[in-house]
Amino acid sequence: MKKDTRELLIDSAFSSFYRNGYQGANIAEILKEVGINKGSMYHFFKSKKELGLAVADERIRKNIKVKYEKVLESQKPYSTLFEVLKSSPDTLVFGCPLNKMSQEMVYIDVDFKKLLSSVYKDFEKAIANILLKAISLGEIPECDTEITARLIIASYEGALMIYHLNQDRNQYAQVLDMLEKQFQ
Amino acid sequence: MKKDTRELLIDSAFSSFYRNGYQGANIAEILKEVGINKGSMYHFFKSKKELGLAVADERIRKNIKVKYEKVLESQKPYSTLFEVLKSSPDTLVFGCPLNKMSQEMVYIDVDFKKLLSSVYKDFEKAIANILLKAISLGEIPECDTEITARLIIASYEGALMIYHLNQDRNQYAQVLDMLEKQFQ
DNA sequence: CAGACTTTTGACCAAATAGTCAAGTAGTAT
DNA sequence: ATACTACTTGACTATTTGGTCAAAAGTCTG
Repeated sequence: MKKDTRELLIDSAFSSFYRNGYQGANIAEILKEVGINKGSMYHFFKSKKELGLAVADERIRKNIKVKYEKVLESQKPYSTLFEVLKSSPDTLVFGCPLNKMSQEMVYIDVDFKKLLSSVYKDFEKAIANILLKAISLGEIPECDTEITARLIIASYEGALMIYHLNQDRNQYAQVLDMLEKQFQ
Repeated sequence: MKKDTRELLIDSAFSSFYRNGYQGANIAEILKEVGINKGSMYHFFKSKKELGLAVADERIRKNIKVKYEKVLESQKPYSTLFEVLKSSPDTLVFGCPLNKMSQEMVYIDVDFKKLLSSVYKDFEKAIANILLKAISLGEIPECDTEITARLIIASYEGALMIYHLNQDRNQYAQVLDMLEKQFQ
């Protein structure tokens, strides 16, 4: 099944934005990777910004959705969640895509801000749902799932940032362990 | 007392990098703000990168140092620390400068990575010292100050990111309150 | 004052980069 | 087959941007 050009473009743009940042990314390089020409991209996206927004709206949002939907299926969702969070450095080699794009774009462009806020809300809801299931299964005691989700995300994002400065897997795991114990 | 050109340049560059990101920042604009010409800047810094590194090494590092040295002087350092952390959104209107520059540059340039790692270590030490004093004053129970500092920084950084997506001061305060209670 | 060193000027350059467009090709429905 | 639409080509443009340089101005010291 062949992916259409639009999708290939979003794939490649995601990689490039993820590594180089939105502003640091180069349209020509993205095009080269996909193997198409300028005009072809501008047929689907009227500007670099549109492409950037599409990447956030479709790819980043979807990545989060898929990642945490799997966790929700587990019969031990809370511990599965932390397994997944602990393994993040393996997949998120350039940091958290949502955090990274937010740090860069939220203060610069209002459309990015709105969109990334909405992606974050999805993220928060996904984690809150996992907590809800964990509570109903008796895996963890009751808590305010929304606030707890927020704290978990905050600590996780920060720990990931520290990991990328430190490159110390143990320190990263330590922080997540402390976090995990807090609610069980 | 007149600031010399080099210092003015670092001030202006810091503002610009902080708002626009390193890659998004524009040398010409920085120069315009200071009111000097290209050659003058290239007399002090041999490239944009040198300027960026100087900003991280001198300004960002110093900001952190000053901010948390004051906390250390308090007789209730732990609660003062959280007061300061809670007030961060007022001063850090474009996010945490260290986090922001790290997210952008750590994966792109090894010199930035080394430098920002070292700034982060200073940050961690500053927080660990505050915890140490809080313990010795009996303000909080004993704990591993290094690990605790790391968790506090992680949660704080993440909470700040969420704040800038949400713009909800209460949610931000809530997360920091939960964090504060955890160690006292 | 002379000579040396530091700092500043401002014009200039080369490369990079987002975006345009007219023309062509392929696919699809009638 | 015809005609209409969707997609692609590739050359072209305009602008931005980091960086260079030789000469001028300013400053400091013996």
